[in-house]
Formats: sequence, structure tokens, C-alpha cells
Amino acid sequence: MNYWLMKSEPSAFSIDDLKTKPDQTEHWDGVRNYQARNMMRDQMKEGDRAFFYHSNCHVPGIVGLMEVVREGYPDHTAFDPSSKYFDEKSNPEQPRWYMVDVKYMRHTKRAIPLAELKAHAALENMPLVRKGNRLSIMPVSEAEWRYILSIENRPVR
DNA sequence: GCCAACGTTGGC
DNA sequence: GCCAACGTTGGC
Repeated sequence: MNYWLMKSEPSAFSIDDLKTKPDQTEHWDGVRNYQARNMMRDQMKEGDRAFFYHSNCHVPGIVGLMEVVREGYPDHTAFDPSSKYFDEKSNPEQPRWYMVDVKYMRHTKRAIPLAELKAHAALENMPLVRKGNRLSIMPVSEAEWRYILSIENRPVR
């Protein structure tokens, strides 16, 4: 099983939005970055787990857990001229962009802020805490996954 | 709102 | 293939 972290701006799509979707499932559309695309298209597998991360908001951080329930398939929003994610260079015959479906599992017991994640030496290799990294989808090692789930229970100092 | 960091585009 | 200009991300 692989582990991931997926960023979303809560003003656009929050973990509560995911939780209230039919079947608590939604496609993760609108990713327009090749590295992130490649991970969704080639590496994310059914049953993988992912952290839901709120970005570009008051307190950015990890807010919940998701499961990948459908592997990479073409992002149809790229074909739709009325979509803000439209890309004229993508078409159904040769799709440029991909997405996966994710299902809500649960909120973390508390939001784990980026500032706190940065303070843990065990997490210093995560792209998330590295300066200038803008990947919206990134792999998380099993050790990092477990570590983050362990600090979830720790009282905030 | 600012701005650093990074990715993409396009001229040459 | 280089690289300047530009757009975007996202923390603060």
C-alpha cells in the first residue's frame, strides 16, 4: 500500500465537502502539474491512503484521511471549455491530465498544522516541509504516515 | 497583500 | 538548448 498527501484549498474544496459528497467520494480534478499527474496516472492504486491537506488558508495543515477508490483516469474537466480547468491541448483521444477518485475516511482527531509538522525532525524529508515545494500531490513514506498518525493523538503543547 | 520559489512558455 | 519573462502556488 502506498501513502500520499493531497492538497486542496478549503475555499475551493474542503474535507467537509468531500465528506458530504454522495458515497463520500469525489474525483480529484484540476491537477495541472506533470509530476502530480504522473503520480495519479501511474502510481496511485486502489486502497492507497492519503492525507487531506488544507492549503492557502488560515491554518494550513493535515485535516483528514482518504482512501483511493479509483485509479488514474482522464480528467474530463480539461475537455470542457466552460471549466476553469479547460486545456485545449488535452482531448479524449490523447488526454493530457488525469485524476483519481478518493473517498473520505475520517477527520484527524485534530488538525495538524504545517508549522507543527515542520517542527518534527522525523518529517524533515517530506517535500511538504521543504522550502519552495509546490507539489499538490506527494508521496508519504510509511514511516512518515505512521509518525503523523502518532502525533495526531499527542496533546498540543 | 506580499513575495519567494518554482514551472512553463516562447523567442532566438 | 538557453534563458528571460511571465504566471502560479502557497506560506506568512
